[in-house]
Amino acid sequence: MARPQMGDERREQILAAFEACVMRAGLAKTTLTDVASESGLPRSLVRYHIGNRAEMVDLLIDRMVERAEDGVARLRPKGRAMTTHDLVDVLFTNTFTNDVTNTVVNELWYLAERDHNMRDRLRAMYGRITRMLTTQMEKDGLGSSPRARRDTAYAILSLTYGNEAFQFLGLQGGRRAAALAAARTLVDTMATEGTGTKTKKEKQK
Amino acid sequence: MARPQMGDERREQILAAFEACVMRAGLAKTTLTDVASESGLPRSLVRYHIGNRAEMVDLLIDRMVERAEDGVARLRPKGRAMTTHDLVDVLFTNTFTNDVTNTVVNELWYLAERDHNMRDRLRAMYGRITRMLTTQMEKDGLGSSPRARRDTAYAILSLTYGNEAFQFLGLQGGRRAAALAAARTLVDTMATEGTGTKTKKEKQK
DNA sequence: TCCATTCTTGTCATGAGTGACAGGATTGGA
DNA sequence: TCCAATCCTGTCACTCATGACAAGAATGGA
Repeated sequence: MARPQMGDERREQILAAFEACVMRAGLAKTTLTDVASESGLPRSLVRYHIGNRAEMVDLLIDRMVERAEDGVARLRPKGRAMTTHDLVDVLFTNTFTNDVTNTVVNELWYLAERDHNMRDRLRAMYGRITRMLTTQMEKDGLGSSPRARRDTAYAILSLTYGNEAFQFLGLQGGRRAAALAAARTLVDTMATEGTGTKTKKEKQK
Repeated sequence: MARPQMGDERREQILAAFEACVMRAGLAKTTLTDVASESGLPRSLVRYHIGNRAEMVDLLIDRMVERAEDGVARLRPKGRAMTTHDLVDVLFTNTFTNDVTNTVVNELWYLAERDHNMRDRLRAMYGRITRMLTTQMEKDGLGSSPRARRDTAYAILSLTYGNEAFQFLGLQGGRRAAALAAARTLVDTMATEGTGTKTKKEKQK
């Protein structure tokens, strides 16, 4: 053919700039012009490589989701055999700890408010974490039934998410340790109770 | 003077329209023109009564916060004397249950991402709920220390918030009961352990 | 009746963001 | 050397949201 293809590099460069803009001003307020000047490229070149704004946003979202899922997948390897407690620890200390990913996932949640598709993607992502938890619990012989395990996993995940939100708010300094301790309590409770489903079942008002 | 003042009613009318628009499209995407046509008023009239866009947004935020705080304050009266369990129940079933308030508080959280002031306001709001919880716990003789109570209250609040988020996502159907049960477990655990601070203290890595 | 105050309408200029496109530059291969 | 694919630049028209303002209508009191 002819001239070597710069497309991929350029797209990468542009997406990186886009991300930086989103970090600074949020997705909704980031314009093509912003991205252009952030990346040092003329706007028309951005348009040439990335398409229109909607396409650019789509590309960024793919990138965001991919990165978030990578973060989740990377939970597994930890050298030695893993216990449920380990997994919970990792969930609290590593998962939602990166500022960039956090900001970005926040944008995703915001989009999900009015976008079914985004909602599905988030649901899939958190569903995967839940499954990771229940699998580990079962491996450790915790919980009297799949349902009990799912319930606890759900509670732990809620705890993680809420904690991260409040952590960001800076509520009462650092209370991450408190949330982590609570999560462990939940795991331990599940370990000691025989048929823990009873209380939950009779509660179904 | 002269002509009777319509200002307050008009402002109310406009703010209601604004809110409706925000529910539909989000705060960032709602324009003065949108609000005008939603309220049936000409745009110039909206501007006359409400000022510029920034002022309109400020007014709406005041309204949002006020409403959310009202919701919190209304937790107290429940007829008979209240227990910690009652309070937790109410937190899960009433507080974050209204769609409008929810959407609106979500917008607030989104703003908080890049607005210190909004962050402060949210922190104050959730701080108030935390205090409500710890006070009730103390009244019920729960927990070995103020710190233990604060920790548990923080965990419960995180649980509530995370649960609400996932509830919205529709993760695995309704798991609210599971989160509620977990919150109760946390309260009960606090009730049975003597000096429950030990585990948390030695955990401070 | 007159008037000051308040409300209401319509219109304009401005700026930002976007999509589209014509035409030029670069580069590897035929 | 020529060609075709790819990359790059600059510019234009269009839409939309905003802020500003001039001019008119309503209304209760002096």
